[in-house]
Amino acid sequence: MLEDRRLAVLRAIVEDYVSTHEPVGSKALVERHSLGVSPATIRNDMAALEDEGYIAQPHTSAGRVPTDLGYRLFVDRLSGVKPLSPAERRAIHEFLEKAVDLDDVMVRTVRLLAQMTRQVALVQYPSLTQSTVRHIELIRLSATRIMMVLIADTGRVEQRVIECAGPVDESTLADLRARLLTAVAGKPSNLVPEILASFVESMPPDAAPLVSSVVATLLDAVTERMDERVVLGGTAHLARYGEAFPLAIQPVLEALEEQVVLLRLLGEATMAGGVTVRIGHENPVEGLESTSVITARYGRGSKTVASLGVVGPTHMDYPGTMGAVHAVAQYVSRILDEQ
Amino acid sequence: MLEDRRLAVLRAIVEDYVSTHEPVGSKALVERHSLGVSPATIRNDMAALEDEGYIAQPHTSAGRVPTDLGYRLFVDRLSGVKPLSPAERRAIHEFLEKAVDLDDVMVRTVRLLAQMTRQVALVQYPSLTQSTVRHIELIRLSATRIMMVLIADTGRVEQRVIECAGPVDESTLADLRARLLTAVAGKPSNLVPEILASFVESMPPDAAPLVSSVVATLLDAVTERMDERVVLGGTAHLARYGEAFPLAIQPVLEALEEQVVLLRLLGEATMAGGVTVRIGHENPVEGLESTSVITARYGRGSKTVASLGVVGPTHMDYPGTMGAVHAVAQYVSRILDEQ
DNA sequence: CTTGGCACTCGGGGGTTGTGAGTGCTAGCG
DNA sequence: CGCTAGCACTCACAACCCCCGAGTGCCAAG
Repeated sequence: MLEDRRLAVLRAIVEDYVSTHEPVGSKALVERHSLGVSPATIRNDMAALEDEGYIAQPHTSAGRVPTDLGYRLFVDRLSGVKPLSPAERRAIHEFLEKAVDLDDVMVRTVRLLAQMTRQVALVQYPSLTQSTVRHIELIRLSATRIMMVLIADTGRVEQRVIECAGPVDESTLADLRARLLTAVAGKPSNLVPEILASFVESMPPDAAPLVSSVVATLLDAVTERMDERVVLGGTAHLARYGEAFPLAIQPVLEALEEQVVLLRLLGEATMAGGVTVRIGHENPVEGLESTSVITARYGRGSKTVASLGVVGPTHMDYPGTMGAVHAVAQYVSRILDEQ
Repeated sequence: MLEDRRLAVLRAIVEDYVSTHEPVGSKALVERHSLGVSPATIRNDMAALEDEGYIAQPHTSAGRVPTDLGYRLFVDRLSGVKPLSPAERRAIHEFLEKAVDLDDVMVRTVRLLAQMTRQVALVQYPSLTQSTVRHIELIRLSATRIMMVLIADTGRVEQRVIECAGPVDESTLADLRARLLTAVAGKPSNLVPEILASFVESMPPDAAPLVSSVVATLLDAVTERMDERVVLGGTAHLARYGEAFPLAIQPVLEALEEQVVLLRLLGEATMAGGVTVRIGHENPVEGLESTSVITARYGRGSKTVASLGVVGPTHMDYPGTMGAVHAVAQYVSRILDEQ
């Protein structure tokens, strides 16, 4: 009962602070929310909440501001994921539907997310290691150069140029292409390394140099470290805060330029079904201590293949943002299924 | 003589302002530069320069600041392009040399430029319309879906998925592939439209639906509007100014998110040999009125295929930035030649 | 446990003032 | 005729002060 009201107070503080971006005081709180008690009572609750570390005062004689811990409690126990309106759902659907291409899906998704949440959006390309090989093509560019094109069932296309030690003729290449294709087509790419190991042995030894360089390139392409790509959008939204808040945008922009950092942010999303929220210091990345990251996984069929999400200030609209991220992840999954 | 000194004063003002970012006064000027005359004389010159519109006062009793016109004069008549040190040249060379791939070249270039100039860097992918078709591949993904892969001599690879009205068998496709390849391989892609026109006629009419959809997709891919891609990097450098200057970064970031805008910036670079500088209002893009854009074309052999450049505040180090942009463009050209 | 009352704190807005950098003008000098 | 020294003038900006009011914590009473 008492405990209940305290939580209600915390919720009210978070909501008010998120919408006004100003420390919220006891009086304003009872006015805006019908809590049924007087400001003095609220003050007692606030003092308790402050002791427990959920809220803090920027300075004496100012209202309270939620701490990272406060937001955490809010997200875990006080707010759900706000579902989108049918109109929004339709808008997402129509916008993503128009994509002609995996690249196009990624670009559109990142724009959509940025626009819906008014925040910086991140979208990871479907991981190759989580995909199945749909096709491999070997194209002879010149006597000693071959281009390998790898196409995954997620629509992802990866190309590599292979420099060969000696000249390669078309028929040798055609033979290798056919054998390689039957060996790996339709196989999940995390199994490709083993498959290739036995594949090399099965090939006639006279083609060894060619085979080994092609195989090496293919292995490289499906290797975890190499296969990740992330698109980023909506950085202009950072500037909206920048001025008014001690959220210095420079470190944030710097962090967001590091591919490695983006992958860390997206990669550590855990829960398969829902939405992962990392708040302020919970964030493992230097430069993003005062931002929150909300991510969700998306997939093809039942398999999750990658993540997407947004980065924003800790004082963001969590239910709304979580709803948007969740919905977009769902729709992207659906689009991938259709491919 | 008199005219000469005035120009020297302008140069000194630009140089001081660029290095200090503060309005520069007559006294400071004679102290820092050995102009051999007294502050009072300088003041007269400054008054004249102000009348002519080359410098301006932010407010009475402040020093002078160069106007866009002033920077223009500085760039045109007072500064050369600062050549890079051998160490810098070597660093560029080594960094770009490691690239394994056209994508990699582009990413590395944008990083390099951003880092060298400490500004936002833009690099355009080699334009398809300026390239020669090296290879076209048609890959059967399923009965009714074909992937077309177009490879240009610049190393650029473009893929498109084609949905066919009816099922396509492998032999029909192989036939089309072979004919298409002989028709366009080695041809400059701006000639491809005409070639395709006669190509369609030469094909047996029973394959018409397939042929026309493949041809349409190919045309779409080599069409001017579609073929452009730009990579962007170093946006964090914007924040360095942001705070201290009325260069509000939000509109700049917004402008830089628009692909169309980036292409306008890079596309209008004219001079084939040198470096193009667009200062402040000279800039055709809304949101970038207080930035300068420095671009250079790069090419393969004697042909220029695309542009790269940087965006920064008008009070930038023009000679140094021009030198960096020029040098990087040269090196990228060299890398493309080697491919 | 809640509430009204009350003293206390302190950030921020608004007005005032002083300072100093920088200017334009004018009269004199080479 | 151009350069220079001197001087009065202008203003942005920092420092300062003061006051206001929002917000707090505590206490005693309901």
